[in-house]
Formats: sequence, structure tokens, C-alpha cells
Amino acid sequence: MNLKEFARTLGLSQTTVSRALGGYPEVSAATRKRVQAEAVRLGYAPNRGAQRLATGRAMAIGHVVPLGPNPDIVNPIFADFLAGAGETCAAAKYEMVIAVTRHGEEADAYREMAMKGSVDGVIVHSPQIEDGRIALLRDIGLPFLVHGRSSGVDAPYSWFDVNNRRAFFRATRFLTDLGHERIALINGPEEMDFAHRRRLGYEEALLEVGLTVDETIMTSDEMTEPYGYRAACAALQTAVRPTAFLVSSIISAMGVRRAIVDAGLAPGRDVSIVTHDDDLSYLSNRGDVPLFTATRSSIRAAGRRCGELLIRMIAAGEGAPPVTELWESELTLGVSTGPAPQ
Amino acid sequence: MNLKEFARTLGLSQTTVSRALGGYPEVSAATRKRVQAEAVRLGYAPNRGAQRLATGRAMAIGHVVPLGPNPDIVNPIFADFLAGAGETCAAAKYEMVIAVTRHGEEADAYREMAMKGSVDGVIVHSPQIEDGRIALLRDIGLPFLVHGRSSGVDAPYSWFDVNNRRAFFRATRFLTDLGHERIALINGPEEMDFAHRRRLGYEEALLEVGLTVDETIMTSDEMTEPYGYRAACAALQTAVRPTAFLVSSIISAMGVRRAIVDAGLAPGRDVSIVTHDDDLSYLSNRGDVPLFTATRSSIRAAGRRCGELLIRMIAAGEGAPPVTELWESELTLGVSTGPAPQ
DNA sequence: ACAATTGCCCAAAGCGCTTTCAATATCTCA
DNA sequence: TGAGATATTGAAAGCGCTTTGGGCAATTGT
Repeated sequence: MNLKEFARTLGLSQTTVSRALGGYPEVSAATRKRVQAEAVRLGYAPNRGAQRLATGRAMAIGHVVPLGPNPDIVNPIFADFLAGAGETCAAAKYEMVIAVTRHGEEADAYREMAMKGSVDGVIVHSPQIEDGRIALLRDIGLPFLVHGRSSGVDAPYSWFDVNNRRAFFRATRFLTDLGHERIALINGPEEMDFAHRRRLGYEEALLEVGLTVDETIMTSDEMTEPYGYRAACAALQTAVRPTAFLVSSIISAMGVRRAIVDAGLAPGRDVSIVTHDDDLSYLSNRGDVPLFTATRSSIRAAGRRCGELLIRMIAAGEGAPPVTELWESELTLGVSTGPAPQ
Repeated sequence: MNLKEFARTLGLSQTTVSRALGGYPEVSAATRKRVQAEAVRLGYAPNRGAQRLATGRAMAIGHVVPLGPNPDIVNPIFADFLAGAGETCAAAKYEMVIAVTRHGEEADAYREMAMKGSVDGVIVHSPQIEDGRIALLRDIGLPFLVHGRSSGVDAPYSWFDVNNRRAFFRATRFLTDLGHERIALINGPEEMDFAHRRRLGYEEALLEVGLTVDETIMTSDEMTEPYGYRAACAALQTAVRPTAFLVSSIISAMGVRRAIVDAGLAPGRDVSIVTHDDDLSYLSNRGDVPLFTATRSSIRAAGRRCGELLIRMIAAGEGAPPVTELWESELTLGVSTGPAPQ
């Protein structure tokens, strides 16, 4: 069923039908109602391709998802982020198209999306400290919102981020307040901007209380469970073992916890853990007494908000100033922390 | 830059340029090469909307992702599945569009995709035992491939599945061979077809060796980590506690393991665990000695294959017979299992 | 009562592409 | 050498929609 047929069965012109469905005011309420009802009854909806061609807008946003650098790892937070963005998009009648690329090959995906006009804007995932995608997208002229930031980029751009630095600063201070002096950092890949910022917050807090920053108890890798386990095992076997771990992902934190237990130690008593918690639905750290003390920030809510901001940017058009938004994460108390053992 | 301009700068007709880029044979090799080179240099690619309108094909496949029934849970395997499907799509020049819907509201999403012509086919995720989506999609006439099966649907349809029943049959027999007689089943939501099938395999194996099926040590819920923990805690507190757990997801298995350790028991010695392992990149159960004994089947590979099959179906057109494919999962030995304690 | 407005609707142009049909130039083979 | 086949290119007709630029009644203001 196409517009021509549909309009004919209604005894109306294509113009009127299109306007009735599109919500334009030049249609009487009665006509609009009838058109909408018949559209549902007969199963008519305007063809997206034709609509795109006629309006020049794709009514879609894109996600280019880079796989992890080493093995092809998919960031597990992505599913939840997507669910959040999806809610916003559905409400705004936008589609989401996603492209998965190997690490470092995102550029082509962006260029193609722009050239083919398959999306009106994109969300940039997993920004690195020096991220060339930002300059690229500006050159291309495709509206974009970075989920995170890129410390190495000076020119203004639109981003949404969580205050990672302050979160890890607070988390570290929380541990030092409890008397911990040897705090291991199990961080994400250091070329990632978020990991960089978390490290800065951690170091800043240590220095503030006169502790030394010790490179040997800081690790950085793709945030898997086995990584957390391995890193923690290694740290626990050193001569002066850490009394606390600060971990960048709840998934790795599970591994850290396992290592602690395997070593015959009690999490929260012998060794403390604070982790960042993206509030993933399947690894919930909520409940009466959360398993982990954590800096929590819902990745799903972030997805929702990123969708909103990007769609607003697209509506605003080229000239509008960049939007930026920084959320604070909450520090929630769980059973994984306690005073440093004497 | 559009075709008209691009063709003019090349001194060729739109026809020839379109054909050169589209890979049609009626163009001389020299011309094609020149056109392709200039397209890259000048940054021209055919507009997707126009292409869709002209060809009637969207060159896109859709994923309608239902959130979990109770809280809005996103199945964590989805990110990996998508990465797999994305590889295939990228290679075949297909786009992927995804829609996230609340549980039970998928129908509208499918209808809309079909009516608007935004995709050429869809992958049906998380099929239930009685899944109305299959009949719906057949009525609509939108090509679809089910990832999994729906036991309650008789009419033929295309699906890709893992042999869940045999996997859990083998896993259970593996445990009974080790002398376990009280094996708890920590399953996914029972309305899900995969969970149903896994339960059948489990029961079949128990009956085969003369053990009774005990409903009180079988649980069924959204497969989160806390669920595994809670379920295992409860099971371990019963009068005759199970000596082994069979778990439907490695994420819940982490929770089960935690419960066992918390109870002062040793996984693999006091209590065994076998889990299904989707081979998620961030919860790798590989390595020299895997943490869990598991029925393993890569969800990423499944995504790749589903993409292939669906694209092939789309190419084959309406009349073609349904495609079906069943993969066996491998039973890998980890350190989470051992002989039943006396 | 008449002009000006408003409300509602329509015809037709055009978005950028693919593809049919036709034309021309070049080969092939007897 | 000339007829038929082949290789290569073009002109133009849509694909299904939105939107501009009217047109005709009914309503309003004076």
C-alpha cells in the first residue's frame, strides 16, 4: 500500500493525507482522525526511503561501535547503553542504525554513514585520549555527540560524560579515610579517556594525603573478569600487598573479588574493593546491602540522555553551539570495604 | 554531492556512473576504475534513501530487542550477538537497525519496520515457547529468522538454534557419572524456549539414570548474577543440599559460585557447577584451565551465522523453503566440577 | 453587502537514485 | 567487405513521498 492508493481509497489527495499523518495544522480535526484511523486499519505507513528522499532527513541516528583493541572485545556496557538510547529514539520516532567495526577502522564507517545519508547524527563511543574521530566528524559535517570526552582535543565539541575524575578521587579518599595506604588501581585501557581521567583522580587523592603513587600496583587492560582476577592475584602475591583495590568495572571487580577469596582473604575485612558500577541490569549491585562499594552511574540513563541530546542537536542545526553535560556519580556503600587491617 | 553533479564532473551519464559503482558488467573496466577512484577522491556515495526508493530494497536487517519481562533487563548476550551479526552485515553491505521494545510490545515494532520498508528482514530474538511473533511475521510477509525456536509453533519457519536439550542432557549425565544425585537447576525464565529445552534435557538425563525430578531444586528467573547467588544460597540451606548446580548462564554461575564460597564450601570439590557459556568476550571461560565446566557455544558466532542466513533468505525471495540450522555446543572441562562427595 | 481573512484541500514539482529501452561504436566471421 | 553480434554508453521514466503555490468556501470585520 502506498500513499497514492491509500489516498484514493480515502477519497482525499496525497497532500492532505500526508499532512494529516505528519501532524501539520492545515487539516481539519475530523479529516485527520479519519486518516489516522484508516491508516491503522489498512496498515499504511509512509515509506521510509521515499520520506528520506523527499525531506533530506534520515530520521535515524548511528552508533559506530569499535571492538576492543586486543582481542575483538565488545564492551558489555553497550547493550544497556543502547537500550537507553533506544527508548529516547523510539519516543522521538528516530531509528537507530549500528555499525560494528574493528578497532581503529571507525573512520570509514562514519564517512559512509555521512555520504550515504543513512543517519542524521552519530554517537561516538569509547573516546580515547587523542581521538581523531572528533576532527574527522567535524570535517565531514555530521552532527555528533561524544559519550565521554577526549582530553587531547582542544576545539569545542558536544559531549556527555560522567565525572570520572571526581568519582575516583572520592573513591580513593574514601579508602584513605579508612586507613588504606596501599591501594591498587585495576583500570581500563589507559588510552581510553575515561581510564585516564580515573587514574588522575586516584593519583590526585593519593598525593593529597601524602601517599606515593606506585606504578607497580596500577594495571590497565580490557575490563574482563579474568583480567580482574589475574591482576588481583598478582598484586596479592607481592611483598607488601595492597589492602584495597580500586576497580574500573564491576565485571573486573568480580574477578578481583574471586582472587581475594581464593587467597583465603575476606573481601571487606582483609582487603577492600571499590569499583565503578555502570548499573548494568544483569549485574545489579543494588539491593539492601550492595555487594560492592561503588561509584555508580547508570549507563542506561546515560544512553537515554545521549539520545535526547543528539536528537536535540540535530533539530537545532549546524550553527548551534556545542552541548556539554557532566554527571556526577554517586558513591554507594556496600560490604566490600572496611577499615584497613593493622 | 549527488549523482548528477558527480556524473557531470566525470563527463559521464548518471546511468554509467550508477552502473560502474553498482558493479554491473556493462561498463568497461577502465571507466569503472576511474569512476570508483573519483568517487573516493570526491567523497561520493549513492544516497541510501534514493537507492531504497528506486530499488525497493532497504539493504538493512532489523533487530527487535525485547527487554526482560520483569524489570527492564537487557540480555547481556545481545552485545556479542550484535557484534557477530554486524560482521556479516558489513561484509554484505547491509545496515543493521535496532529497535528496543518493552516485553510483549514487539509486534508494533515489527509492523512498523515492515510497513515503512525500513528493513528487508528481521532476526527474532529470545523466542518463547508460544511465540506469536512467528505467526505475525508470516502474516506481514517480512522475511525473518528466529534465533532459537518456539516449541509451540507447528508451521515451518526459519530458525537457527543451539541444541540446548542435548547440551543440558550431556551436562547432567556428566554430573551423574561423577556420582551426583542431587543436582539443582538454575534456569532462565521458563517461558523462554531455550530454558524449556534445557530443562527437558536435564530431566531426561535424570530419569535415564533413575533419579527423580525434584521441582524444589529447580528455579527459573532472569539470569542475573544476584539471581544465581540467591538461588544457590537458598538451595544450600535446604535439609538435603544439592551437590551440584546446573546453571543456564555464566553470569548467574558467577553468583552461584559466590554463594558456594560464602557458605564455606569449595567449588569443584564440595559442590560442582556446570554452566552454559555463551563465550562472551568479557567473561571469558577459556584459558588453560577454565573456571567453569560448561556447555559452550559462541553467541558471537551465532550472530555471524544468523546474519548470513537471513541475508541469504532475503536474496532467495519469498518462495524459498525455510532454512533451519542446529549447532551442537561443546562440553568443556573446567575446575568447577568433581566427583560427588560421599 | 463587500472585501479580507481563514480553513481546508489539491495538483504538480522534485528529492537522487536504478533500470528499461535505445543508440552508437567496435568486433567477428564468412 | 558487409551483416550480425557485442561492448559501451545515454535519455528518460519512474520509485513514494513532502511541500510549494494556488484555489474555493465559509467566516469575519466594517
